[in-house]
Amino acid sequence: MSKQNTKVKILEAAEQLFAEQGFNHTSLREITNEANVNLASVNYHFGSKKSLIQAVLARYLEIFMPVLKVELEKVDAQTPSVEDILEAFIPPLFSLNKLGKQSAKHFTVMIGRGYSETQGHLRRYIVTEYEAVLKLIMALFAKALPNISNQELFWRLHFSLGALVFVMSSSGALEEIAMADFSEQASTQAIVHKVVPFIAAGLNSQTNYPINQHSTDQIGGSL
Amino acid sequence: MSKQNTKVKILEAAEQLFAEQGFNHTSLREITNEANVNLASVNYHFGSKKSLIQAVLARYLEIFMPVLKVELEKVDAQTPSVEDILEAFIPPLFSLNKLGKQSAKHFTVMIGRGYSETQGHLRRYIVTEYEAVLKLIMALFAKALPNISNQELFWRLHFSLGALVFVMSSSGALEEIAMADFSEQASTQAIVHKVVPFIAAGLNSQTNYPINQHSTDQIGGSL
DNA sequence: ATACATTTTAAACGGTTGTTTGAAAATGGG
DNA sequence: CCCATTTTCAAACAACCGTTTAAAATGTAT
Repeated sequence: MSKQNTKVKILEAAEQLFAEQGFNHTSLREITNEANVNLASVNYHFGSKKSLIQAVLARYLEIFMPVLKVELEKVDAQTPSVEDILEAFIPPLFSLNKLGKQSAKHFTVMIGRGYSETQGHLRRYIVTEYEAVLKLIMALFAKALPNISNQELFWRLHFSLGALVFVMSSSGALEEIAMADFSEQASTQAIVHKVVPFIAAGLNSQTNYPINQHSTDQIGGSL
Repeated sequence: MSKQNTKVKILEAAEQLFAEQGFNHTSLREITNEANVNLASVNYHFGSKKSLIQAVLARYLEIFMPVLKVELEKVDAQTPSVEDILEAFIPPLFSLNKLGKQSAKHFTVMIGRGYSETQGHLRRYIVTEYEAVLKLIMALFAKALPNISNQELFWRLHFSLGALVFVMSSSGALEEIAMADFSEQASTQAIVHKVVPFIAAGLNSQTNYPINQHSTDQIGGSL
């Protein structure tokens, strides 16, 4: 429509395609076609594909993180339960939707891809740029779960992230199945509200996992 | 070593690289270099890369599924708890290790990638080939969790799969962090034994998630 | 209108991808 | 031993990738 928005058009097309197909599997030609701009303009405005990826994520984080910080500090005033902390993530997540219809989902998926695709620079970027918020998150959970060790918390939080990210990123396929099996539409919000109790239960779990000598089979390995 | 094993050499190299880097991001040239065979031999023996992917997964499934079936039927004889069912997956998982050191992990990661990468044909292959076992799994969980609906169970099982798969597929990055933060080695078995109680708690969760009117914000969307 | 800086554009760059080709080599049975 | 089948191999294929180039277009301040 207007003219000066080549950068924005690229960012919006890239967001959508990155979330749908992943970083590595989305070409600059796809992006520039979708955005109706010239191929070379990506390198002109962003320098490289890697920088574009970072810019796309930064655009989300600049909205997400301040809102999250406010919500977490609200929760910090009370003595927070795990559920309280988890619910603090919901408003910032959906505040992203002012960027576009499915931004909440796209953001979640991209965060996940930052781990599993070979994009270590993304994780490093987040950790250095938003260290304070991340430490607050850890501190809150540690306060709500005084009985579990830092290691255990570390792993449980990543299980939680995995549960959310996996469902979001395969929601295309899963939606098909869900629709076919019991004609249920699986909106991002519906999924989020389903996953919160699931995650909360996992985080709250009191089992100190008794290493389970189930049937010592050939389980003796590299530990 | 021997001579007739070109197919096997390809399969083994492909397994490892697919699990490490994903399907799309692993080239046939990488595979054939690692396997010390000619590039064209992949297409000669398997026809296409897609067929190779399927063959790699099939090789795992042919070992995994029968063992799983036996374990599940053992569990079916008792009145099974969720934990019982989950633990039934452990022996078949580690029985894969006779194919190679990290096969359990590779298998898990590949199953996950079958969803999140654009490999819908993999899911279809599994569903049609092992329909009976999948139905048994669903039936067992439904028996162990009589109070939750089929929809709810569907989603919780995918949350569970996500928790496992995400941690497995990003275990490279996560292992680095875990090692740096509290010098903990994160073997596949250690992760599996940590994730089982987490998943069990989530599956057993009794919250009928009260749609949570947290603060009706702009959460009104496509549901 | 002139001069300068910014932005857009088409074309080409070198590199990698999966796949195909056709001849050489290896293999195995009569 | 010989012939036919199977398997290997180097080379080339067309298609796609991210990036670069240099000229054209546009915008802006004098």
